[in-house]
Amino acid sequence: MTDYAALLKESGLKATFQRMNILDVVEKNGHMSIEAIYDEVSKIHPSLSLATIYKNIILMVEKGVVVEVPIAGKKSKYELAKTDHIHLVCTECGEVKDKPCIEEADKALHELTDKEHFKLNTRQVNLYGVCSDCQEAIAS
Amino acid sequence: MTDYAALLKESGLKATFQRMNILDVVEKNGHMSIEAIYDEVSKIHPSLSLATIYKNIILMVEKGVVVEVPIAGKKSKYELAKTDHIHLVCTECGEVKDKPCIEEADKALHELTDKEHFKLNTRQVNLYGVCSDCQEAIAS
DNA sequence: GTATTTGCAAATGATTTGCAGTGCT
DNA sequence: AGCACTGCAAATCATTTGCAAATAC
Repeated sequence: MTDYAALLKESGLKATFQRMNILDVVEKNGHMSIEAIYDEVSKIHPSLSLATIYKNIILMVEKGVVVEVPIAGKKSKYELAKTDHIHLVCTECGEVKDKPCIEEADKALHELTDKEHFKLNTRQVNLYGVCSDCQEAIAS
Repeated sequence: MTDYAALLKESGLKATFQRMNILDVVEKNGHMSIEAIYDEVSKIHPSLSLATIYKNIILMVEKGVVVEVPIAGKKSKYELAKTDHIHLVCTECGEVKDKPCIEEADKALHELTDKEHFKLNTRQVNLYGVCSDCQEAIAS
């Protein structure tokens, strides 16, 4: 459980009830679309407006508190900023699962960008497929 | 230079002038947003409507002729379907450059998905950073 | 106390849809 | 000829904006 108030202040943002709630549901759920955040936060804070979610997500992405995870064929999801990792995206149920990065693969990617004189900032690895739960569901 | 007419027919789509033009500009430019495709195709075929681009891109993505490349902070781009590869995305100029996949990295990814019983379909590796041209431009 | 932030409603922008006419095969 | 495809305009949906009231610090 993160100290959201401190996290926000470090980033130069005021620690409002709304923002802490957004961070809270995003952390609990892992990866969420704007709409999903809105639905979830509305349960706790029904008067919160969609516009506020948009404004804050944009702001928090700029400040690096939150990261956008763009996904083919769907709207982007957002997650708390943390060390790079791999996303397993299930194309059946839409779930996104985190997996730690792979050492050798990372090294190889760095070699590639070094050779290109490309100043690497963020990596984004999405693996699309069908998760084990959905495979079972389809088989039955 | 690909035989677009054949490619379309194999996928069960009629080989219209519009579709061949779309495939042509996408192949020539590598990665394009819907708007960019529209602008480019309009030069050759001015009466072509934006709606037609949308309909066709959606259709061709479904049929696997074209692939969506979602990019953080921007609208998706589209490219011709080809063997998996790595995208170097320049966050300054927006250019996307293709690089071949890395053998060891791929193997490691497959091991990961096997262990998870995740049926891997498509890989998508985007590396965000600043390309060498933009680094020079910034330095000067 | 002051600068930010919020919530609403309205504006804009992007994407989709319906349908009459056209063009592939 | 027959069905798929196009182009237009209208409909829908997503996102952004402006501004007065509320809130954090």
